[in-house]
Amino acid sequence: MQGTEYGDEELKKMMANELRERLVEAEKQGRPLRVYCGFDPRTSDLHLGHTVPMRKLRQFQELGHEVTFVVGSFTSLIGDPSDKDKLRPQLTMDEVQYNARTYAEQAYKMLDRNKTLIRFNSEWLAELSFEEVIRLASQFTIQQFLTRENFRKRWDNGDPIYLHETFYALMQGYDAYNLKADVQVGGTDQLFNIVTAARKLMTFLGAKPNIAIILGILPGTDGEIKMSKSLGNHIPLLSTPEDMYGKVMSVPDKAMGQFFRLVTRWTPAKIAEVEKGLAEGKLHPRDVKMTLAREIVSIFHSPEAAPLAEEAFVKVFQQKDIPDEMPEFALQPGQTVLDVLIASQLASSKSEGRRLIDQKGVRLDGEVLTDPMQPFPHPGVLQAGKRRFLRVK
RNA sequence: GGGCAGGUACCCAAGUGGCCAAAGGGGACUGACUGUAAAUCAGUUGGCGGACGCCUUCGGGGGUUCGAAUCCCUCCCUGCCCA
Repeated sequence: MQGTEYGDEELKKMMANELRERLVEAEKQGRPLRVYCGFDPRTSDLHLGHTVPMRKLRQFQELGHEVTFVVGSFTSLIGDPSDKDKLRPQLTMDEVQYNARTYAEQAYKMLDRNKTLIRFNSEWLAELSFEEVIRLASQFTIQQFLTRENFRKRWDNGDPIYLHETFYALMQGYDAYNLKADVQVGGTDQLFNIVTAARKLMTFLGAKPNIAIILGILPGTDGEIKMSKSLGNHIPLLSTPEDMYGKVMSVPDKAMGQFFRLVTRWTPAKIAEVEKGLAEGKLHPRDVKMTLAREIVSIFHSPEAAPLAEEAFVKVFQQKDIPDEMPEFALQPGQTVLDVLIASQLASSKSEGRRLIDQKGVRLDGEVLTDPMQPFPHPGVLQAGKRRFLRVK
C-alpha cells in the first residue's frame, strides 16, 4: 500500500482487507489477480506523473499478477467538450491507435512488455446500447455525484457539469466489469470512479467489485500543482537524461517526499530514514535531491546514464563549466547573433531573442553579448540562460 | 421559451469609452545570491522594426465613435431564477 492515499482510514483498511481476501481466493482458484488501469490516449507524450500508477502495475506484475493497460479509446473517439470554447478535436481511430502505440512504448519503460495486456475500451463500450446505458445509469443518483468533491466544488461555484461527465464514471465501471478486474489502480482524482461507481456497477451486474488502489498525485516541478504538460511543470519521459536530472533538481525541497514515495523504488524504511536525516539536518537537501535525481534517471533511462547526467549537472551548475556534449550549429555567413538564436531554436521569436539578450542571458565563450544585431563574432560556445548550450562552428 | 449574470492573454482573475498589449496571482523565462535548475530578492512574459513606432489580441460577426475589451445590434456558449 506504499504511496496510496485514500483520504480515509476506514476505506484504506477495508481495501487492504479485501485485497488480502481476494489474494487468498485467487490463490485457491489457481489464478493471478487481474489488475488494470486506464489511460487517456489524447496525448502521446507521457510524463513522470503518468508513471505513478504504472509503477504500481509493475509491482503487481512482479508479483505474478495479470496486468491490463487499458487505452481509453472510446472517450477519445467521442471527444470531451468540457473545455469550454476549445472544441476538443475528436480523434480518429487511427490517431488513437497511433497515440496508444507510442504511449505503450513509453509505458514499457515501466511495465514488462511481455506480460502486459493492452486493451482498447471502445471494444466493449461501443457495443453498449442506449438501453443498457440507461439501465446502468439508473443505479446512480445525482446526489451521489454531488458528494464527489470535484463535482461539488463546481456545483458550488456555478461552473458547468456536463451530463456526459457522469457517464465517464459509468464507462470506467463498465471497463472494470468487462475485464472482470480484481484491482483497479488510479490517482486520488479517480477515487469516485473506482470506489463508488465501479464497485456499485460491478455489484449490480453480478460481479465481484474491484478493489481500489488509490495513489497520490505527483506535483510538478513547481512543487505545488499536479504535474501536467499544459501547466508547463512536467518532466517528460522522453527528455534526455541530463534534462531529466536537472528538472528533478529544480523540484522544491519541500516536494521531495512525494517524489520519494510516488516515483522511486525506495522502500518505506529507506524513505523514513532519508526524511529523518533531512529533518535532523544530518542530510543536506541538495545531496538527497541528487540521489533522487540519480534514481529517477536510472529508472527511466538506465543506471549507466544516471552518473553521466549527474556529472553534466555538477559541471554546469556547481562548477559553472560547460557540458561536454551539446548540439552543434553551422554558422552561415552574414548571420547576426539574433539570427543564430532563432535558427538554432534557442529563441522562438525575435522578440524573445532580444529579451534574452537584454536580460544578459546570452553568452559566447563566457562573454555576455549585448547587441542582437551584431554579426556573429566568432565560432565558440553560445549559451542561452543557464542551461542551454550550442557549439557554433 | 422569459428574466438576470457571465465568456479577458498558457491557467485563474481584474478592468466597463481614451492613461489597455490590458492590474493581480499561478505557471514559464532571465539575472543576483546560494546549498541546486531549492529557498529568497529583482526583472521579463503577443508579434515585427534599433528606438519615439507599427500590426494582431479581450467568445464569433456587424455597427456607433476622432477613438471600444469597454456602447449598440446579432449569433454562439455557460451559470442562476422562472416556465
